[in-house]
Amino acid sequence: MSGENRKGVENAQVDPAEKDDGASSNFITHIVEEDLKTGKYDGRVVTRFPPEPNGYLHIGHAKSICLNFGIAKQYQGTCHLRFDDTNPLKESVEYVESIKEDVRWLGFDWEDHLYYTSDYFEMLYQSAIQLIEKGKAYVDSLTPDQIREYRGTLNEPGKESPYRNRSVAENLGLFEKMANGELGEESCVLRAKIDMASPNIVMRDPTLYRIRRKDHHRTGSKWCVYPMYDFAHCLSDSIEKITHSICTIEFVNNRELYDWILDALAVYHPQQIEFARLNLNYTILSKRRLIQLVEEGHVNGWDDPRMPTISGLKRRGYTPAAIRKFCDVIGVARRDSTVDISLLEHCLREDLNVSAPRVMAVLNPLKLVIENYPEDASEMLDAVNNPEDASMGKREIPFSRVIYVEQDDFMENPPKKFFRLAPGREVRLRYAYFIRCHDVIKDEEGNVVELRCTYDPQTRGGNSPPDGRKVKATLHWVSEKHAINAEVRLYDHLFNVENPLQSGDFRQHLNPASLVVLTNCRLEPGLLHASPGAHFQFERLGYFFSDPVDSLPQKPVFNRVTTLRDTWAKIKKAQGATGG
RNA sequence: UGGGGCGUCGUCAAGCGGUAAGACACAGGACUUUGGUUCCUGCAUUCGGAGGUUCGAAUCCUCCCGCCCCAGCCA
Repeated sequence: MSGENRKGVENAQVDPAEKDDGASSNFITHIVEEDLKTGKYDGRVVTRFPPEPNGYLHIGHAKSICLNFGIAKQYQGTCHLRFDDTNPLKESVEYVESIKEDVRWLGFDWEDHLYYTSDYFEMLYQSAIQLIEKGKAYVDSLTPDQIREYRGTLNEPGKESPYRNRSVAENLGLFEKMANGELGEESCVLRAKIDMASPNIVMRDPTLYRIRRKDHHRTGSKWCVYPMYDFAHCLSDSIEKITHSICTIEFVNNRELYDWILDALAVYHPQQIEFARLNLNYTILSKRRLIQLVEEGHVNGWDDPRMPTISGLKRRGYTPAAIRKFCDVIGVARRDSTVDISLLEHCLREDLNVSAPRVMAVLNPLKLVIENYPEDASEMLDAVNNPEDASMGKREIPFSRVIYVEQDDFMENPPKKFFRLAPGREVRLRYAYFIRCHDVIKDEEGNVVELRCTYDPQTRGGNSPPDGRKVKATLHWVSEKHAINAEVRLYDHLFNVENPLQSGDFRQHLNPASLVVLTNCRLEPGLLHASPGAHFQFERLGYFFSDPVDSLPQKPVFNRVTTLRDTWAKIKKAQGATGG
């Protein structure tokens, strides 16, 4: 991890950019404030972020993390990080570690409130026994298929299991056998005795415990029986004295069961509040499908810079502050919504515009010879590191007779509104000189391979000449003999349609141009020593990030995080659209 | 077709009976040694629809329409 990232962690939650925009306000903060006013929880505010360690966190989880930690902070409360590790079949320490790292990287601190549902297994087991003793739970010996049949459908009520009225003693004995590993995996389950005719299917005698002969990543082989989400979650919240149990909207139906279990056991009762999960266009935020992309090799792992995972965004070059800002600005509500990815990009630019040093890099080099510049001469020119922040100082960049400019910055037959270089036209080389193009050299196939220009010595530094001549464009450039070579990876949206799930197999909408690798880029020499995990603005091109994994000493690799706003691209597109 | 949730600008989202915030996007313009940044300006006579209550309705009532979630021994 880079020094920059560590700094991000230290500055967590005191980011000045976020401090002045005040506390957030949404329907959940309204509830919290009302509860504070009425003294519902004695003025306490305790939230929790409860991930299941069965995959990597994505930007949707970031919304939940920012919400839960944010509310705790806003009301001087605490936020717990709790791993909801009740299913050993899907969970692993790899995921636990990645989640901790991602939450920390985002800038949040759970202090000493790190919990695992598995730490409560004994208490949960005792609670289950209590439920049995109260006659509110029973061991059902129906097969999985039978349980499904007995559950009924959306329109028809279910019917009661023949095992539903076993005696408390028999249930107690059976449940103990389940826990002792004396029974086979699908031979029976513990179920709550509620109402098989409930219009809410969640309430039709939900399963509380199932047998799993599988080692758990934290409790090893201690348990043969594992609690289901509905049973474990509400009780874990209760044990931790959570006040506001914030979850996503698909759990609305489960709230009735959440309340039922807590009431049945007569224990401390937090309130569950649901909000709509985040959707982003041009990507997918489904854990299951993200796993698929990784396992089928459509991307290079969980931290592929195209992935909407926290680790992917981090590797791409997104900053914690940008993600936090995004989560703040999208708001919290209960309605389904899909946020435009341009908002995420906007938050990133807002952050990097003020913090990223500017630098010149030519991605697709075109050789340019300044014929009236002395053959073997070179000179150093002053350049500011960040026009937004004078304290970032200046640097010197070398100039000489042969330079490289961007291929896109020259057109032999320029269309209207193309301000850049063309035969006979004069432009400014940033921080250097005005140059005018005189000749174009092509290869046998007619490709432009070299430009012959002259420069005006009176424009040194890029300043306008005494005659007041103006120029319509300023180009970035790099001196041929001083430039370093580097690989630059251009990233774009993972999918080429707004909603990849709308039609057909989502994989058929993968954007083939989501990654374009450029290996012949020429960068200003100072970039040779760019430390991995550092941000730059390549002037006129975008924000770039030295890849923290693939960069080698003296051989940096850059990821394009996002482009700059590109007015010319829009004009070009509009001209193309009208056939111009 | 049972139950639940939700419909306010292209996209998010305020609004909580007193006459439609803000952000992104988009479109103009100013400035500019980044076609960047910044700065102005414009962008919902209308809140899914239709009725009703009221001096007054996005907000209350009624009906209708649409979208989403639930039938795992997943979370």
